[in-house]
Amino acid sequence: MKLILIDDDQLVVSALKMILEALPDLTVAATANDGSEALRLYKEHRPDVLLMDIRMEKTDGLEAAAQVLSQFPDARILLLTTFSDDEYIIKALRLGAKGYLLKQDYQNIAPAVRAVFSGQTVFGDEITSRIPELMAQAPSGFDYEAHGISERELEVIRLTAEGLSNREIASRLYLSEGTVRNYLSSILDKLELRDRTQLAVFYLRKQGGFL
Amino acid sequence: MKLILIDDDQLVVSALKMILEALPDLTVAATANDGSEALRLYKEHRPDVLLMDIRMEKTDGLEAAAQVLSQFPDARILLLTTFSDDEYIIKALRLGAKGYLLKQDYQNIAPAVRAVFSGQTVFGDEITSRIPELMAQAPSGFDYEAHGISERELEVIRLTAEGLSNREIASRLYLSEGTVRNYLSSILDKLELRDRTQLAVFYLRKQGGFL
DNA sequence: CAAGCCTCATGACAAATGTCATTATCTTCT
DNA sequence: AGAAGATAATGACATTTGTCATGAGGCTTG
Repeated sequence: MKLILIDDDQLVVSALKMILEALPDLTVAATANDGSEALRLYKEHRPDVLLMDIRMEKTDGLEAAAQVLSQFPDARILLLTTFSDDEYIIKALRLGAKGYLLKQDYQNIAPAVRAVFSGQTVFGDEITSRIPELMAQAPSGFDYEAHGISERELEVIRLTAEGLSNREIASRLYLSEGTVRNYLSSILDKLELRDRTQLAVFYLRKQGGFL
Repeated sequence: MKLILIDDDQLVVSALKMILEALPDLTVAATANDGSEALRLYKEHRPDVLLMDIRMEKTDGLEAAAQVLSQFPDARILLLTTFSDDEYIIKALRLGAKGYLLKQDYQNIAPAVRAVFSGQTVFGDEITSRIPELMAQAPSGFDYEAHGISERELEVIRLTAEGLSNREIASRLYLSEGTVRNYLSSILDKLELRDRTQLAVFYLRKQGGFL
């Protein structure tokens, strides 16, 4: 079973490599110290499992995982973390990472690698158990009212983030198209954005991208 | 502890009411048979916990929950389901529902209500355990190549979803602005979308809203 | 080699978008 | 009563965006 290891900390890489290569069925094909290497190495080695730290200096594990998955949707990626970084858990899940576990559990890493290889998804119990709270807290987070956004303006934002045109928004809210343009303009000004697309992106990111 | 019960099926409502009112500390303040009643009843009775079926004829439990939560963000809502409706689980989580469990577990309903009341979040084991797969299946899933989207086009999509203008995309990819416009036009045609904002929304929804 | 893609480019054009100035009504708070 | 703010509208304007026609060069595959 061919692996790639990526971790900021060369010590961790070495330690993991030693632990994993002690097992006859596991081979570490390559290692790196930053997520920016991930895609290149993946392309080159086509590993069975990619083991990667989630927090890294330049390109973090999530972004690297996104890059790899965009080209290899079936990539089996197991993300490691020192201590459960709440913010990352959900993103890792959504991304389609096949596993997420604590580095501390070093005795569990090899079994987890095998499980992921065989198609299973591995999320430590400490992690799955807190998903509900994390999910519930994540989506909110931006206080539009605090930024001087009025109720009506918020409606315009929501519809913009649905991909509607000014004309369509106007007709939905029974306004003139010009008025909608004015609202948009004022919103963009208040949120320091430049156009409706940036607004949609902004809103979806804050909201968590759904509904 | 004051409750409101909402379920499509009057039989279920009656049964639950009987079970719950048998307990001295629980009172069913009101019941209804459709989610459209939820907000009105909530306003009127201010229950400690709102128990609601997730699948209902007119207005489903999710939409009703969203309505209630938008006005009462601290509402404790426990959603019920007959059999784990995969698609609903994630939405319920994101919405901030405090609980989600199977009706079959009728012996667990009362304890769950008490747990939710005391501030806990209650998601049945069968549910939490499958969250990873659900999360992973939802976000990815769109095959751009199958829709005739080329590699270069995908890059344009990604940058568009960052909120960049044509000019900015052009400069990032070392292309002329016109070329970017052409790519955009072809992409919109292939994905049957109308403008860059719809494209950004589409992409973020498929990808899970980050990066 | 020819057909078919992907890449990249131009120019022209219509439509949508965002900005600005200005006006008006209504409510709320002081 | 007056100030402030939200709501709604208009017209004018420059810019951006999306479409279309057209063409060139490159790579791959039958």
